[in-house]
Amino acid sequence: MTRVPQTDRILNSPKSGLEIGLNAAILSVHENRPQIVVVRPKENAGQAWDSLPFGPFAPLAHQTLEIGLRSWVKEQTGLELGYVEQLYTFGDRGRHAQQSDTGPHIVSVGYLALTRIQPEQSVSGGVWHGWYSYFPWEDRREGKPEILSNIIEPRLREWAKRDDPGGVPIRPFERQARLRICFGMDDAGWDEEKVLERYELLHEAGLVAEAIRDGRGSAIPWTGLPQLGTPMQFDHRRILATAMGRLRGKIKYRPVIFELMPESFTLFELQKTVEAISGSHLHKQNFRRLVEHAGLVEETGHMRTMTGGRPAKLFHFRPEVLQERPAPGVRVTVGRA
Amino acid sequence: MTRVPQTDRILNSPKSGLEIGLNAAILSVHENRPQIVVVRPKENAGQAWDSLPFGPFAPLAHQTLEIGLRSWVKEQTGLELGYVEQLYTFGDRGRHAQQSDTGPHIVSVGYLALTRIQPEQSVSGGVWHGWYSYFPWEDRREGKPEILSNIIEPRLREWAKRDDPGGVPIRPFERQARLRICFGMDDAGWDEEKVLERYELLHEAGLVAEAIRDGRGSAIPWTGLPQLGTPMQFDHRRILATAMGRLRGKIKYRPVIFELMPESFTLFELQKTVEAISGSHLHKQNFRRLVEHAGLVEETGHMRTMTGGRPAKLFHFRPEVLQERPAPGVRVTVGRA
DNA sequence: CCTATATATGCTCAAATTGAGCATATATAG
DNA sequence: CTATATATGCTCAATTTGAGCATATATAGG
Repeated sequence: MTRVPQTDRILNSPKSGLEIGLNAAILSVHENRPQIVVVRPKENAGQAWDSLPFGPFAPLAHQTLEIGLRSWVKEQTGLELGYVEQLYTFGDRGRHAQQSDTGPHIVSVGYLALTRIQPEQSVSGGVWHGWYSYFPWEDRREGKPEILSNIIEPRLREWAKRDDPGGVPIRPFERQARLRICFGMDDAGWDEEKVLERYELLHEAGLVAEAIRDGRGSAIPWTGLPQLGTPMQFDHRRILATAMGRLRGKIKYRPVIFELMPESFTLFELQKTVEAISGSHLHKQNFRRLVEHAGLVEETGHMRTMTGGRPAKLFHFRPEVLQERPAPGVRVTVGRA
Repeated sequence: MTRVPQTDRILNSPKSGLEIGLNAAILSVHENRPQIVVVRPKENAGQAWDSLPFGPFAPLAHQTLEIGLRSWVKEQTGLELGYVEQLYTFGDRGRHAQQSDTGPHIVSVGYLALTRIQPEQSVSGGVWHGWYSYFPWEDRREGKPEILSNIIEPRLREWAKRDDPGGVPIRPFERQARLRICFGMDDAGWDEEKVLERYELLHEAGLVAEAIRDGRGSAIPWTGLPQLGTPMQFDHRRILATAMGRLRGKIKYRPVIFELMPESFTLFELQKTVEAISGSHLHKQNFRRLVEHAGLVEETGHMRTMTGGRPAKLFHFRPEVLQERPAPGVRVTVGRA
């Protein structure tokens, strides 16, 4: 198989009318930081934004969509994916500014993949990059991030108040309600699963770089706006937001968190991983009670020393739980309203 | 716009390589029976199975996938859809027995649509049909259906025990575990959301008619097997199963149930609708407590007489709840393990 | 050795939620 | 007037959740 330069491959393909792009958000957690695999553009490329590993679906070569995805990822990054889950199929025309109206129409299917990180195993063609650098407002482990209070919230209030210049008048109450729901403003409470809703609202308000690229964000000419998170190629930041939202929800009722853990681990390590994903802080004792009581884990009989304190028991995932309960997951309740 | 005969349209399209089919599971509840819109095949058609309304995505005509779906549904059934949600994108080669290897490859995107039934408004080109006739094992409102105890379970046990003739040896414990998880056998508890998992297991065991069509179900030559639910064209029963599973889950944390209710309704009518969807029986007093306490509804001030008993207060949905709670839904706990 | 400081782990307790059912109210049908 | 629906208010025990106290056992540094 030959390596196909991804971006050019799609953009320059013949005007066949329809093409299905397969996109992978490959997630891992390393030292309490969620990481994803991104493909960095070549130095001389015009648009210097990161993208997710992706490639077109080839019906003749790929038995299923998922197989196609795995083969692209293997080819582009060398990674053999384990857990893979389909997220959503995006098909909006005009989402890609780079996509001309005469070129092929691209429908993109997003996938979430989970893998244990192999810090040594080089990811050929891609690099691991911190998830929260794309969504800095999503990490509340150290409390509410300043970027929210200082930059995002004031501008969103402005956006909710002001009519679009030259556009149809907006309905302020509707927008205010959306701010409450998505960003928990006016003490409405933060729902950590609404990652996509928040990103799309920021896009609509013209606060992320992709909005300007897509010709949307010119309604209010923001001045002095710093970059809100690292932008990505195409709609890849949207796919990534979908992935994170889905994962944050899924760990609550499916034991997918263990796809990200080593064979054995301490309960605190497990907690730190859940916190990294959900972007919030959990009550330690209650977390242990929950996980142990739910029968999700089992002691290995060994201990981990060098924890910086009293040595901790090591645990491993107890797969039998899948047959015992209908919704086995880390049913953590992270500060809801 | 001209009506396009659906099936032929897709099967006879030029070998363009790739086509995206948009499929709609349009759901409603009428007199405590969940109904969906199906398109009945013409009398002289070879394969006389029902299908969902569907049509190919036309990038030039349709701005988005969802718009394409709406326009197909409007054209084929005359219905203007309200609530629409994407379900899943299916792309397995060989799922369609009718699909030759040289024809276009069809990737199908399934959608769930909810609508209040209009018994009078004729659905041109389609008919409303009871959902449970496709999945008779899913309705547990009158207790566990006989088809499960008498027909499905014994054959699944057989399937779990026996090696496929001429195939690789199976692992009985793995299959037994799946029976526990999917069908709640051996007192494992019924999870009403696993509609798709159950259908796919039945398909794998060769117990549904589509399995024979797809060339899968010949592992065990079942004798005296009655038809298990009405079969459907292509993978449409699978899409329908996905729709029902998604809806059964979603009503618990989003107020989508009100998409199926008239403007005002009694709490018992609401309960009956939830029961129709989830296929189970609920505790009346607790249901009322839940719905009222969650602030999902509000009294209209009017009463409904002719209920066959004491007149009931009428309620309507209280949309403000969307701004108050992160997960407003009918958080019913239907007999879990 | 002693102390400060981590983390680990057991346990308590009040508040909230859930599951089940009793009791009473008010219609309609005969 | 009675049987029989459905409607609706209320109780009570069991369970789950949220928050925190208390103790155990490491390491680091004097």
